[in-house]
Amino acid sequence: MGRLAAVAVSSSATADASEPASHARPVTLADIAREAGTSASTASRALSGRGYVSPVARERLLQAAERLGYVPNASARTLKQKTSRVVGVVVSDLGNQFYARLAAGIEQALRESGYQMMLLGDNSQSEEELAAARAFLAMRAPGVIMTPVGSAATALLHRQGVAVVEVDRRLADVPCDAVLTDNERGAREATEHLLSLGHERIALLVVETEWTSDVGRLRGYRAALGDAGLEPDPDLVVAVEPGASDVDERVASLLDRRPTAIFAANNQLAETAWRLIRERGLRLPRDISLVAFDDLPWMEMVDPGITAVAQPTFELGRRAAELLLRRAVAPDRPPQVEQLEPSLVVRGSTGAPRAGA
Amino acid sequence: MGRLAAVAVSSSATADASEPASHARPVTLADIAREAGTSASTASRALSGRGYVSPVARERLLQAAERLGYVPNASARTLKQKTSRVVGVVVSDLGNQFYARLAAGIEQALRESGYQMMLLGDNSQSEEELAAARAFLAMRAPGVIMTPVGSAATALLHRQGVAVVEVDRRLADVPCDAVLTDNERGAREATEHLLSLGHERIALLVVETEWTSDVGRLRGYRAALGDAGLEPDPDLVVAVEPGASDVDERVASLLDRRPTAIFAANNQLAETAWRLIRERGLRLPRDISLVAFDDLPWMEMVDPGITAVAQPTFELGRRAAELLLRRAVAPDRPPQVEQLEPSLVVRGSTGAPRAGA
DNA sequence: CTGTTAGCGCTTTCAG
DNA sequence: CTGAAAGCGCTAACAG
Repeated sequence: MGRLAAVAVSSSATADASEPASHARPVTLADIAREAGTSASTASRALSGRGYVSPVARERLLQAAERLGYVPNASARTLKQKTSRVVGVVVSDLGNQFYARLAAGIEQALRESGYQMMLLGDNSQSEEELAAARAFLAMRAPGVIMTPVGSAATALLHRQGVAVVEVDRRLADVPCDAVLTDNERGAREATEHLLSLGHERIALLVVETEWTSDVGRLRGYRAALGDAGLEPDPDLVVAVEPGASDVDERVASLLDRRPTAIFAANNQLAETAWRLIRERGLRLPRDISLVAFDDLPWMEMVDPGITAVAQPTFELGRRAAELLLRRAVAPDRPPQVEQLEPSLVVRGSTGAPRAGA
Repeated sequence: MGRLAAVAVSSSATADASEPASHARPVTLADIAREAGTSASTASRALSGRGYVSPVARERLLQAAERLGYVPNASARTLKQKTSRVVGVVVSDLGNQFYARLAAGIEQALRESGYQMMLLGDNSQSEEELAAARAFLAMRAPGVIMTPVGSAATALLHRQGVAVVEVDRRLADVPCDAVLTDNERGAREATEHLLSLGHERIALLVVETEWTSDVGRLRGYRAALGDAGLEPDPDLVVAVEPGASDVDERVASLLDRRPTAIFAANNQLAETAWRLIRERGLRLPRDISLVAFDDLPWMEMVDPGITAVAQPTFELGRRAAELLLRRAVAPDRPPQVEQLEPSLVVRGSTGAPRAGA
């Protein structure tokens, strides 16, 4: 970013006609009950809409609440009811647009049902993921949705009776709902696309993990090669650790091995590959072809565009939220795994291998 | 003791993983107090670290807590203390990388001080912003950071005594802290850059608003033109409403007016302009130059790269959080506005106007 | 150093 | 239909 010369412009605001109604004790149910001449219980019933209240009392109460600017104390309610309306969501990387979109989908579905989302990032660190789980436990979240990184967090939540839905990856060793992309099929289609163009030296860039997303993508890649009668070349498969710092070197050395095409199993790896390809002055798709798993806006903006396996990301989020909400109603239903279908978007980054290659 | 704990932990780890230790009433302070043979108050002191506790009692308590897997009930604590550790953050668009990065900066600073962030998006809708404010009020957030859209939310929060910090834009009509980019200067530099290349028909794409960010950018643009002895041409200034649906048409008709350069005052408008320029087959910078306010990853990836005014986005977030935390300590300090300096990143999208233009 | 006591604000029986 | 009463789990005086 820029060099930042901070300038403190201390502006003492003018005489505040807008004094914080300071120290004004927040309005409580008791206040509005008194104001309306009823008891707190009746006020509670009127405002929550549960239980009988005479129309006239209700009206009076609602008006009093409005007049005094009543804001219910969520902590008190949660304490009493032993559950809140805030669903926890933890994703691997808040800065990655894939997760942002996922969260947006979750948020929308949740909001429609009167829930809120609390979003936390864990930087793909199972330590941080666990901390997030604890935070959600502490606030008595009715459920948690996550892109899992380790199994401890899910296990903890599950043990405490909190419903968990895994999105994008299936990982927990306890039974829980999940919604996934059909990774194997997506990877298979991507690889077949490359094969059909005539490629044989197809490299795979994947995350070294037991996450089903990457396992599935690896499997799809292998399956496609196998079907084509090709033996996967171990030298052309690069598995990087999550959060590794040597990704650039690994990819660079992969490039040295001269594959004619690269299948990058996630948007981050695709970006790395793309950058290195550009830095080396290689031309897409003449010198090398590139396919990404997960379609992001930039892939359509660069020239040539990047061929990508598009996931229904927003929908993935929506489904996860819906699954969670449904589970709240039926805690004993057997765990359910939904799989959504990806689709291959062909752009300019893939073409036939060079004749001389 | 250490051994004992280890045993307990491992046994709980091997406990039937698939069985939610179901309906297991969550462990409370009273439970661990009983377990350690003390009172709840002592347990509270031991675990919170506030107040005197004999070393031996503390040790016993800590172990009991560990052994039972104690997770403090945040609602109870918040109810009692009348304030939580969760800071509210509301941004205009969760999907926009600018806000994502801002949030990341806030999150980091907050976390370092033991606070958590609750992130909400308002889609630039002051209605939604107000709802978010109410939610934060309900959860007794100790403070709220926002990219303001209307003034009602801030006013409400302020009235209830909740500290507010505005980021990216200064808007409230009540005194509150803010941290901003020096928009006028950034816009001025961008415009001067264009002028120095020889442009005279420089268009401005801006959001029709009273947000200081856009007001400042407009002012910087005008100032630069003025200094160059040019009269701003109203036909070349397009002000779109936030969330308007006719942005494309407006920009298209701007293009028809044949400016030799466009200064887009935010990343979204820059993207729109860029797309339309591309669709028309215009070439950057030969046919037209483009500068964006706010540098985003894609601007470096496309060809040619987009010249942009880079903001210290992450730092903006950090500062906002720090300001908020500082205010918690000194509620009566006069409101403070910090301004960070942007920097112009020159790339290929800007060049001299076509000779014949 | 520790326990007792008293709520925080809300919801929920349970009698009127 | 309504109110009284009893906590939810935690912490902050305040005496021991």
